Amino acid sequence: MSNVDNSDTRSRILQAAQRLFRKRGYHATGLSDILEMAQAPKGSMYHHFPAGKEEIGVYVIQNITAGLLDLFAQSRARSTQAMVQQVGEQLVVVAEKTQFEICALYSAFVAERKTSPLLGEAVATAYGQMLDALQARMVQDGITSRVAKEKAQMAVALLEGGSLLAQARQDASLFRAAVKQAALICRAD
Amino acid sequence: MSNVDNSDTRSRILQAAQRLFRKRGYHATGLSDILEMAQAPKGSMYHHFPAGKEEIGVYVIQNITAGLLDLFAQSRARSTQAMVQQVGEQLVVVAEKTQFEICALYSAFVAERKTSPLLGEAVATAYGQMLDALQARMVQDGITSRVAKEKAQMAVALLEGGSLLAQARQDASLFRAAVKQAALICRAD
DNA sequence: CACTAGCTAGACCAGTCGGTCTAGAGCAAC
DNA sequence: GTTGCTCTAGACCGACTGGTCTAGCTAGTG
Repeated sequence: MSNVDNSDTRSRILQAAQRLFRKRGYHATGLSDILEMAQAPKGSMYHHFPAGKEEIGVYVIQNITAGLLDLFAQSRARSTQAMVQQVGEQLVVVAEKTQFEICALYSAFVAERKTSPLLGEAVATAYGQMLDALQARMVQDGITSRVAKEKAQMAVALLEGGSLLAQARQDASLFRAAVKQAALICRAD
Repeated sequence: MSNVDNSDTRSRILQAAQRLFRKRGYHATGLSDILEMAQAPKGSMYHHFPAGKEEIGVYVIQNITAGLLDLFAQSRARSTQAMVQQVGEQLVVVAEKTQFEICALYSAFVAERKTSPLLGEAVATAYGQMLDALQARMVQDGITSRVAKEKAQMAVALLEGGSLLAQARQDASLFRAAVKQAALICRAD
């Protein structure tokens, strides 16, 4: 077709944006910050993302979701509880390694709903996918659909909040405890 | 001493900033937005808040905390569980009324830690005060200090996350369920 | 070779950002 | 009166924002 590194620049930009958005927030991150980290000029960015920053934001949100759903899918855990515990622990380790640069889920984008309908839609969809995935897994454990839905909601809320709290107080144990509690909520009882 | 409405402008600015910060986020809110809502000129703002936007942010965070601690203090509930349920329900009602303009706690400011040490410090302190207050109340219920601390952390995480999730999906029932679950966690068992 | 398409490169733009500065209104003390 | 302090008022500033545009490099194709 064309160039060697066809989508290399594109993915570098996406990766940089993902890190920076989650670290500082969407609005606090300038295009120049992203381009500097990605070592790319502005022209490339607007070639790959004609709709600009907003489009990058949407792709970042979708990327985060895809990554999490992948972790779920790859897990060989026998129960939802074990799966949440296992995947959660991976997130905790990443959070520790990056000195809490990273929010667990989508907190960095929730407020943008008021500024950008596109981002708001993307975040709502992303949460929905997470909730559905957890619910479906719990139904496999024999939990009724209704109860599974409630449990999924509480688990996601706990993970998001725990990650935020840990980030604010620079204390990984807060996130780890939230993971454990979220897993506990997901057990069949 | 001097003028009639000594601190009126000041409190108008604080109130406007509080609403806008929680609605759109700290960085997404411009000084001009705040001043327009507060009906105040820039000169007044920099008279009352010489250190500018950052100072306003700190005061807003402290103001949110003071409000929540007040709600706790005013509650006549017999147990921490009942108290959390009661205060939480008030927050849910506010969230519904304002169409989720408002995050429950401090999520709008957590990311600013990377940008501003002052705001980061203020947020960490604010969470700390909330945790301490809940923990102390639970100790009154006869829960051991260590367990109370853990429970407080989970409750706060759940409230923050539930509020965020509800905001993102425009569904108050998510927040309400989180409140119930948080209250449940706080019961003596 | 010429031609085309994909992509890079960055100058450039209008608009907005947070912040500074000076002028003066309003009131109290003398 | 006049002086002095608090506070209002908004013009103004340099820096930076996201976004546009044109030029050119590179590689694949005939």
